[in-house]
Amino acid sequence: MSSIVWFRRDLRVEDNPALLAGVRAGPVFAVFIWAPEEEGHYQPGRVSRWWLKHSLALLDSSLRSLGTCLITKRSTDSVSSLLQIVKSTGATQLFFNHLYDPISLVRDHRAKEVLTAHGVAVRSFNADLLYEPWDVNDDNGRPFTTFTAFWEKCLNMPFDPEAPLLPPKRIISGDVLTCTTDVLVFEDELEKGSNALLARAWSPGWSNADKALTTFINGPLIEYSKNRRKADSATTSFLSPHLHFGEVSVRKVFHLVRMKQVLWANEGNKAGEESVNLFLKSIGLREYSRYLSFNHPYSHERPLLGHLKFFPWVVNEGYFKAWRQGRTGYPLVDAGMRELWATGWLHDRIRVVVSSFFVKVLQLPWRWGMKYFWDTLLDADLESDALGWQYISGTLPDGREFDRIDNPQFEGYKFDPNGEYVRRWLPELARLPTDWIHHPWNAPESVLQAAGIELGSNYPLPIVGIDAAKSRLQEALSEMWQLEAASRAAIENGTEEGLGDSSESVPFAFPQDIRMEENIEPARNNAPATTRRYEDQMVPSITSSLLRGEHEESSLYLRTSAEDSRAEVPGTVNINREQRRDTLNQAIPETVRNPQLNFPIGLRNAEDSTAESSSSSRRERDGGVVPVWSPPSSSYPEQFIGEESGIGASSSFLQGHPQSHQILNWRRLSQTG
DNA sequence: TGGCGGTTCAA
DNA sequence: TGAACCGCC
Repeated sequence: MSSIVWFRRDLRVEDNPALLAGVRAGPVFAVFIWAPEEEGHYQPGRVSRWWLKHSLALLDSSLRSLGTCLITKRSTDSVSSLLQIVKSTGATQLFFNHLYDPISLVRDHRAKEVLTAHGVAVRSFNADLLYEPWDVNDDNGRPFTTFTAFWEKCLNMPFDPEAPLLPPKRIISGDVLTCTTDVLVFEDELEKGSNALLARAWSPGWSNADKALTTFINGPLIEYSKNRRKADSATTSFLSPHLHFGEVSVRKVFHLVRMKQVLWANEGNKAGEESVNLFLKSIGLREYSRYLSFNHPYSHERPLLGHLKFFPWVVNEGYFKAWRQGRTGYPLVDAGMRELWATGWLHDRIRVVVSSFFVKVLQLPWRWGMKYFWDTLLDADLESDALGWQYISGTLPDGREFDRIDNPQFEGYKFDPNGEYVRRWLPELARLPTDWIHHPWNAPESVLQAAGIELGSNYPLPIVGIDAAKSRLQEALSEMWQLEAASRAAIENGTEEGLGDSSESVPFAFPQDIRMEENIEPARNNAPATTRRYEDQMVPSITSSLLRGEHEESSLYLRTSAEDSRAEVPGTVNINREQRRDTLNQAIPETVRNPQLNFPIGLRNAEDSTAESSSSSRRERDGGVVPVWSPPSSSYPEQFIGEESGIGASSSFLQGHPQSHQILNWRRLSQTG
């Protein structure tokens, strides 16, 4: 009875329930499958791949010291690869830990179906969250729609998060000779130079994650609340990349931090307690990001507030490029963007500054910014980043006010009062006195001259004035509300006929019959402590929200996404769509196959975009295009894909998407509900 | 102690 | 913009 333990973003041996289940069941084949194409345009960027490479190496050596090794596979279809491994090894069981991003939800569900059909016993576990998303509900049994309420509930659940599991003492290895290993390539020659720098600042891998955790808890944690306002203080936990790849268990983090909390509470250490609460809140946000992704699988590409669909984003390549290069003319923003580019890292505060600037001042579609973060951040994480950008963009029920513009000049003096951060990342401003460091455009000519600055030449003038941005934002908002009202009126007139008549229009639906059962392990059901832990992965279902009579956006997206999402996806991912469909058809029953969610593969190619790129301030609805995904070998491309039909996007939106009338205001819904 | 205005800070 | 907080009279 040998088993496959399928590692994904749980690259650790400690507190790894899937690994432990495998070890208990007998000989183990530890497997990692590298199938980036499955992630569509959210394939890991350069720095993420660098991290992964090192993390896997460490996992492998840990597994070796325990008695087995990591089998790696290069694949374009994880499920097929699993099946191959089953066939070659004769394994009869598969264990893995849950993931909650939309692609994994579908892929993992499919893995269960397919392998079960081949006689393999499949079990999955929670290793990524304090509580499973489906366990945290309000008094009416519904999912929360605001973070604060969600987190309060988490902190007051009737049962504590599971205590972390110890690593196995020894692993009996399956006969690894029955299974070939592929050499995985995570970086190309061009990337090696840049990647070499990363190793100076970061040490991937679970044992290093453990060290980082200990260091943080015994050091900076107590000052967390005090220091978190500084742009460049080295006092954050630096755990996020470790957490992203599951090198450290969030439950371990939680328990250790809680112990400190008790200690400091007893000592009456107020600052310490506050720090703990704040830090736990950031853990909570990570939880909430999974929660949102599970409950709204489109949160990485659609605003959760329906009316934001109508916001006329500014589609301006020049702005986008200036932002990426740190040449917006706002020192704090530019410093942040240069740090991000150089290091793959940004302090949380600065992430808020640059993304807020992106959305509110430049009014570029937030999904572009999110995609850029995805490509450049060391801790890029689809769920967390989607939550962050939606929050900043004001597209969540509890997000920031949409019409609020933060002024980078004032934020500069708040987070970087002495200008040290700006001077570090913007050498051209290094000699500018602090009085002007965050608003050089106001500085007297003599001061600029003395500092060797020529605005518009070696440092840009502000790309957009704050006042201009404010009035443009007001215009855009009133346009948005007009469109929203028009669309609502259309519903009342019954003009929105023909909705949802084809199967295409419900591409994301999980038919009721494929919803997962909650229990799979009848033998264990008597033991309350374990039933919860071993509860099977749930799959979000359109049925539940429709039954509740909620027409919130996710059910809307279920209707509209087939067409426009496919059109949105950038085209440089080199996969032959037809081929892929064929393999899918072989592998899974028609009922599960889901054209939208399985693999958002690009239909468009680069030529399409060049045709568009001349119109540099095109506007369009919905933020529906994203920058071209950069293949591993090239640098980030300067062009991006235009809307399908080009310039007429905004006017054609309503005609093209009559179903969008279904959108109601999310906030209103949650109030009545 | 309490009411007031200025300040801070938003997940 | 508005609630929470703080220091002052």
